[in-house]
Amino acid sequence: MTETADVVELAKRRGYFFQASGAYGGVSGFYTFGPQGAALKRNIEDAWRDRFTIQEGNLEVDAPTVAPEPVFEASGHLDGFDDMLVECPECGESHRADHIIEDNTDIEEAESYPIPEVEELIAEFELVCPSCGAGLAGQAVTAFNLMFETSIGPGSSQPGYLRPETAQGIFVEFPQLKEYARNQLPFGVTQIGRAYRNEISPRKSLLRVREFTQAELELFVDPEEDEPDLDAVRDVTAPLYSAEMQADPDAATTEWTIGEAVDEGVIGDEWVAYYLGVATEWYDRVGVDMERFRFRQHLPGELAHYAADCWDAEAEVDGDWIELAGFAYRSDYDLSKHAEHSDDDFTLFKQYDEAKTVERATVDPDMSYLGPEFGGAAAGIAEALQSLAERDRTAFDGDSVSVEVDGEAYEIPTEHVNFSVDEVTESGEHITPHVVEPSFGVDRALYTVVHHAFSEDEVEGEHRNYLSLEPEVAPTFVGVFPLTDQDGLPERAREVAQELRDAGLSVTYDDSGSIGRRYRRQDEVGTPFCVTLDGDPQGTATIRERDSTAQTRVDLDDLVETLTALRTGDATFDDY
RNA sequence: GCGCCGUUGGUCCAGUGGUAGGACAGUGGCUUCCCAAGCCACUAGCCCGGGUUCAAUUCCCGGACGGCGCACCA
Repeated sequence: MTETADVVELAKRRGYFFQASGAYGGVSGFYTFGPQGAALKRNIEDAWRDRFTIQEGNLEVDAPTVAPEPVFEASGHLDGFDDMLVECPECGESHRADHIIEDNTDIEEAESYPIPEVEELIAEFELVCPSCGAGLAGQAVTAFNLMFETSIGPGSSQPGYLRPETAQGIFVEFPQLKEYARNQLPFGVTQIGRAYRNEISPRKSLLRVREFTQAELELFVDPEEDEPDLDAVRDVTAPLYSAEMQADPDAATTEWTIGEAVDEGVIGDEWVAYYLGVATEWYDRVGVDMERFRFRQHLPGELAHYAADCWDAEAEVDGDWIELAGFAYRSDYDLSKHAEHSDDDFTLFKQYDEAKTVERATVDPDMSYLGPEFGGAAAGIAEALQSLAERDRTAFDGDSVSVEVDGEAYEIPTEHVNFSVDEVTESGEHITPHVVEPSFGVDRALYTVVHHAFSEDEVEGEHRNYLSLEPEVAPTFVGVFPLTDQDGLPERAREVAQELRDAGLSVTYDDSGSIGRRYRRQDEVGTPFCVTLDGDPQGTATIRERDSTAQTRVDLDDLVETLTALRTGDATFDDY
């Protein structure tokens, strides 16, 4: 049995995750997190929030999952998602119809053509299947859009879409968020939430699903001034698999400290380097096996056109490397896009250290002359005069000045233009911040953590499966058992369980079956510690550690303190 | 979306043209002072629709879901 088969079976049986809507036949690409999985997911999210929001001093928001169409026109998702497929009648292969057209004709941007036209083009140019050469004329071209569409409001309402990534909810609200950040860069905004993609073919358990959870940080920086605190992660060792190494069949993933990688130019951007360092420590903290982890740099062809440098965090699961997170320097692409498409202001005013005095050429056209003289063209002429003044002051030297508006030339007497050159004080300028985006898949992190925690060993000749989850993220922290159901032990154990719950620990109580069976049950769901009450007259109990199965005896009075220290990481089991 | 294979208690499997059996898990009881022990009892299942048939979980067709391959993964 493969590791995945074991893990999926355990996940289903023990309430980590399973396919949703099973009672109705199930639906592809949707999963329910059971009681254990929901708690594990929440703990992973809390660990992320602690590191990427709280420790970094960032701002967390919670934006809607539905947004109106213009948002995704601006973001590019509407076009980017609308791909066209044509299937070969001979060999059955599906190909991108727009790519076939672009590759075989002079037409560019075939993607922007409507489907009937694309079908006509295929017939007109007698295009053939790239795989087998059969003619594609007459074959239906089908569109698929990976965004879930919905309609907002009743009747002939406006179209909306479920967000395909949480990031847009941050970018769209930038004009408000910058006010909250008091117009000071850098500032970071985080969001943990669901995103939706109507995948053609959901596969591989939790890895390709139609509804998933992302944890994203959008850090807004001044590209000219802001720098990360590289010293904080300079000594972190990270396994790097650069584009260069990927191109060389003899090269393999290599351990670098973040400091070396920046100094040697392996990581191109310092902000990206900083977050690779932070992410390395975070993945280790939540239980990803660092022996099965790497950062892979995007190859030049993979890079989005606006991205300077991009790395993915990847983990090895059952022989495959799966993508866990992406770290991209996105320049001002996202904010500029929204600035173009919306009427709002996506810039920040950046004050100069010292105000500058500059000469500026301005015009103040006499509209009472321009209006009667040029009619409807007057406003356009005034605008053209101003832009001409900024470009070329000498144009105003003569008795008249000529401008062109909408292809029409106009001659305006200089006396009506009121041209002047003034000294003005500039105290700053408007800049569009650049964006650094670490984007994490929460479900994939959970899937990887469970996989990497999955362990097998032998205890006293008996085979054992257990999840070696980190205490910080384990869904259940401690199991409390009476050794037997006699001598009032169950009552005493219940009291202890309640006491531990009062202390904020996640506790399960179990008195069924033999003690060994109860230990194994907790091992399998990954509970790191079990407390067993026995007949000891001294008022002690045993704490048993999951991975080693070792036990130690602790005074009941010290139990809460001891377990709390184990939970927070202030102590390890070996200390007792 | 295409092709191949599959779908039987909670889980993992066996089996059959006359509606099913095991293992593990679970529940109750006996036993039990530390690692899946034993004994007794119990709970619980043939993915959905259509067709063939006296009769379909079984055969045929379609669908849903899953695995793998192809395509796709902005």
